[in-house]
Amino acid sequence: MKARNGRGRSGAGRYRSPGTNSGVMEEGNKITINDVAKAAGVSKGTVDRVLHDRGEVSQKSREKILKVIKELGYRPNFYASILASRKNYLISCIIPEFNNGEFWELTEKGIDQGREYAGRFGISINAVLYDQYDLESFQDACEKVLASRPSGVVIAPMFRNETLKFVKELTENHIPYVYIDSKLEDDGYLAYYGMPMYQSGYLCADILTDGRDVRKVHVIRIARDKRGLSDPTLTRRTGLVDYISEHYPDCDVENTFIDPKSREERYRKLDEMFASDPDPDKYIVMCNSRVHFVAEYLRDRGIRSCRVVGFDVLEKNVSALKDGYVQALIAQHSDRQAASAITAITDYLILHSGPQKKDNYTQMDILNKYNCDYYL
Amino acid sequence: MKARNGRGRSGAGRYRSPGTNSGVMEEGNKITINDVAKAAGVSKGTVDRVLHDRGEVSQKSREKILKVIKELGYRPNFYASILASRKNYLISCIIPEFNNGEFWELTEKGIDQGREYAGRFGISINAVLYDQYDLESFQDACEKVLASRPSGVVIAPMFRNETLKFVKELTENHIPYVYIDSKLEDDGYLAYYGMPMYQSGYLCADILTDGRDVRKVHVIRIARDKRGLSDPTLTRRTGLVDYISEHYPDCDVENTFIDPKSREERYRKLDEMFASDPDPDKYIVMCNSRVHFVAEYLRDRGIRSCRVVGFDVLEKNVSALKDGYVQALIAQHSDRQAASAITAITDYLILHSGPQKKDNYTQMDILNKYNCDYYL
DNA sequence: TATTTTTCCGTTACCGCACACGGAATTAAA
DNA sequence: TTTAATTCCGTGTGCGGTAACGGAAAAATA
Repeated sequence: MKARNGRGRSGAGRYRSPGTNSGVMEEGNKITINDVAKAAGVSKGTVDRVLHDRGEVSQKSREKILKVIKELGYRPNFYASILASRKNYLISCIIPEFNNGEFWELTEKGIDQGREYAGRFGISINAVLYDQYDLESFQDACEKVLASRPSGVVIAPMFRNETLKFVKELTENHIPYVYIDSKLEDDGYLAYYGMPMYQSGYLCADILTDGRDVRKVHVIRIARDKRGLSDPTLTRRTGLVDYISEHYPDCDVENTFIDPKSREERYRKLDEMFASDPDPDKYIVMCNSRVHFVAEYLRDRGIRSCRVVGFDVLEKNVSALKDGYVQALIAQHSDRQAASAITAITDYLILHSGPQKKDNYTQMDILNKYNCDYYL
Repeated sequence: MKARNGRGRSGAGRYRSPGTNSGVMEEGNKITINDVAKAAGVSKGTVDRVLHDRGEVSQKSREKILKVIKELGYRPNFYASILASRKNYLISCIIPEFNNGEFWELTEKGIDQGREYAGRFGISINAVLYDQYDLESFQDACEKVLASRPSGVVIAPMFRNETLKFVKELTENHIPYVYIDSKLEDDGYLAYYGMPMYQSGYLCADILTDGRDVRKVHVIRIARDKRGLSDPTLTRRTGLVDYISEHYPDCDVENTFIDPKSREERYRKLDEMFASDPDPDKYIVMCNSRVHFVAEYLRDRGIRSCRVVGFDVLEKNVSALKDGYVQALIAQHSDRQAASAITAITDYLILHSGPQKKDNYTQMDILNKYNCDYYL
């Protein structure tokens, strides 16, 4: 059981022992723009011009400089760069508005985290919220963002066509954008951070059924009049249904629609559901973030015989988990998605490097009453 | 459902509308050292002296400058700072050595992530490995690290007494250090990143038993001659046992010791275990990262009737999960722990700010065959 | 060929900070 | 009082870039 490599044992410490050029530390790269200029026989102004494609450089010099840059392995020092060019980068985030305790609040938290990171590089972040049920407000938001001439955009798309129109404009203005939550089928985006929706439904079904003898699964859904707006949880429901029909061919999947705005209405619907089927051991799923609606009902009715699975780490959901009205929660960490999105754009602006992966499917964490405390 | 705040709707874009002083953006802080100097009626050299406690400043000037700094809310620009002071910060990490596919490899991955972050701030990272079963090699490592005069240290402690001695020296030299994986009872550390061990055992038992009628739980352990070295999984086992005795008072917990170095020996022990108890439906737990040993055995023996739970996202463990020889894995993401540790020290060195929380218990992710793909 | 335009490039002044250097003012020693 | 030692502080240079400015060389036009 020897050390796999000698890194620790040898040069212990000194981060660049003189004469050593082992690439391990990759930090000794002290080649400056002046070195490049000298080696290319030009002035640093010229080098800077090719570095930023500012033109006014002869083809010959340009090639020479590019060659030298590659040979020397020159990489600009971005402290100096940021210091000298006092640009005001701005990244705008377009997300649905929300009330306290709702899903998109998590995303905003992530934006705050991202702001902290970006702030270190002199990049500011602003969030533009829109009503996810109101097309016009979305268009409004897009216009405002465009008007603010951002250096990058993070967007959680809800309206397909309008979003496509919007990102087309971004592309024309060479503004990089990254999708969070869900993405569209264009491929001009810099990156995407979201949950694998189909798989999350599949996973959810597995946790719900858990090898038991399940005859019926109740899917509770939000009654909404969708007017061309995309429902991201649709795919999730497909995954759920697929799992059931693969593993429990005789199991029914029944939909119940509830109203997010009226508690009485919800109770009535759920009462009906329970009345229609005498078996008190029910398997219940909610594919969006509002499983706390179900938990609230169960708590009030004193029903503890159901197995309930939901999504997302909302405070209300977690407390339902702790109280035992919900057995498991699947978390997608939309905060981390937002933060990663901002980080990706920041790095793109500062380091001129794209993210390693374009499509990033964040992990699906399974929470139960014993580990939920550690998810904030 | 109106926007919770008007941020998005109002100033849409402009990152600092003139006249607005809302702290939200916290970026507009353009007060330089020169502004401070002017306001205090001294030169920037003097301001610099008090900023760095370099002395040679009269009490009177010092106080005045400090006052002005506070009043103006001056915060140094750390690009300029790093650029001007070409210091060579070094963070050393002391962790156990490992072979490919073993637990500590994850930690090293995290160190690499941390290196990328720290590298941006001109900070280099080096890793010093030690044999976790050899006290002397640990002492060796500590000495080497001390000799390299690091600006900060990350340490995964295995030997209690020696570690305490070591961190005492660090403290004397004003070198900040952070614990990962486990921590000791001193409190001079800058931060700690690790898993809540007791809770992880408790959680593990919950997942293993899963509401079933469990009569006996088999805990597989590594036979090791411990000579005063601390076993971090001990606490985990305690949590496990506590859960069982709380929820399954009639359930036995039986230990089986296997040898990590000899497969035959392992098979023999496990054969014995299966022979001793005719019931093929066994509940098996391994409290360290090597549940793949059990999976390997089950695969070879063609046994599929057991419920097995283990820890950590090693490649072998994940494939056992996929193949169905292990039902669940609890992940502690030691990579993230290491990366966070490095980030914490980096921020401390650059921003002079400690981490928000000193003790950070990372989340315990539950992996099964349907979500494991998204954990790398 | 003389003049204008275009193309291309070097020079230079910062950006905000760190730190060396040298000098004025004050105090101690002679 | 003269000289030496302290104490305190301002100035200046450079870190590695950015970008404005102006001018020389080459090309186009007269």
